[in-house]
Amino acid sequence: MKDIHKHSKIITAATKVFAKKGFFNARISDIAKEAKVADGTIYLYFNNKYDILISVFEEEIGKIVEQIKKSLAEETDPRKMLEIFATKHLQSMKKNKNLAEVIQIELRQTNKLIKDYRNNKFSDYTDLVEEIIRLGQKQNIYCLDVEPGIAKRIFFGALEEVSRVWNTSIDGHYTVDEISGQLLKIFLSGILLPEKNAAR
Amino acid sequence: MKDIHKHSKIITAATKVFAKKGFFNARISDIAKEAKVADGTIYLYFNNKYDILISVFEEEIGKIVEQIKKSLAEETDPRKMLEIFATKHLQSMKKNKNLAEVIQIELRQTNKLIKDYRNNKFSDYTDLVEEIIRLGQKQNIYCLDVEPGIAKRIFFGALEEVSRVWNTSIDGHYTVDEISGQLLKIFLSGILLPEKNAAR
DNA sequence: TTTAAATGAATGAATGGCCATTCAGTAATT
DNA sequence: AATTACTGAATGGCCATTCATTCATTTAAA
Repeated sequence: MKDIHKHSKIITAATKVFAKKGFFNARISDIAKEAKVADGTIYLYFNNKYDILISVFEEEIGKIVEQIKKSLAEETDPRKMLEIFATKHLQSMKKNKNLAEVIQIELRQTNKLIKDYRNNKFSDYTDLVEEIIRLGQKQNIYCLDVEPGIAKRIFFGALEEVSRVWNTSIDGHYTVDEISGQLLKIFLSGILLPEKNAAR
Repeated sequence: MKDIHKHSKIITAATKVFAKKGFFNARISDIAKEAKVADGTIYLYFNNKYDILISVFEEEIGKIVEQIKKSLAEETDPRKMLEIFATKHLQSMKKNKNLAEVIQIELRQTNKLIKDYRNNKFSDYTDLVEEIIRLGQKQNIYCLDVEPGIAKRIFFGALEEVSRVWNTSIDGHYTVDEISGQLLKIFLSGILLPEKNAAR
């Protein structure tokens, strides 16, 4: 029953409540009840409601980012790197659905509303994709007419949207490998039949 | 100065205020001020605050969807169809940045919070992509190993994320054609150099 | 044609409910 | 006994919504 223990209990509870009701509809008392502490206790660990949300981002996203960065560090083939990125990201999102929901729905809001809050860990994270693409271009594996800044958005936007199947869809039965396979297939080779490919 | 006029003035004002502050931070009085009407007037045209947001979705998104459907109706080549879809969508988002912001940030929230509200127009809209892909597969232009349901998400997720450059990015200087060109290039032919393509 | 009544739109101040935050008091730990 | 951690009821501010009143326009009567 020490500081850190209660802190992370509140973080977990908050993630769950934010995921379920959204930040603005979440009551401090909901979070307190979920974490099995008194309302006031929350204010011993956080300054205010926003601070809880920011902490969810900083701490929970941070874990994922670190883990993926570590996996990437061991690989040099840009094709494999994108595969690792996609697979690990999807795994994380499937494993922690509450966090996924909060990232997908609340992070954008917050980035907009709190202009002076930039989740740098998250930006760094998405920027990884851009770096991988530049690397692949240098190695003459990826086309030079691909703009890495746009391609990053395409890859990451696609990744986020497909990861939503587990939170929103009726047909959330896809596996991580199926989805990441489809994403990589399309991102790397496109959807045209090979013989049609010369056209572009 | 009749009914419909004031109704749409409020819709436009609300879109602007929601885009700027987000739904939950938007005050009815903000919207009233922006629309140059009294607070109470808003309740002559809408039942409550949520009703305003829902109306924004229904009416404004509806216009875009109709317009794009119309453009698509004149085309039969699935490659061209995706091009039209992407280009028109990006054009709309670039033209009406407030609406874009509201769609990208508030629509998901609302879909989650109001379980019994499904923006069917919007689902129909994204489903168009799925249909186009199936069509292309039937015509032997698109690979059969692409899962249309996932591919739809990939395409649409990418499209939404790239369209955000105009709202969020410092480098929002890209043109619609540049971005849609990159998206189609990647989605159709992938990012691998042609000679590497056999690998997959 | 003028004047008066009726209708309906618009207003904005007042209400009431909600909930983040506080803090005086209680319990646990040293 | 003193310090630290926790509690949860009470406070105060905010804001969606209401509604008594005003204003504008139309209709009817004189």
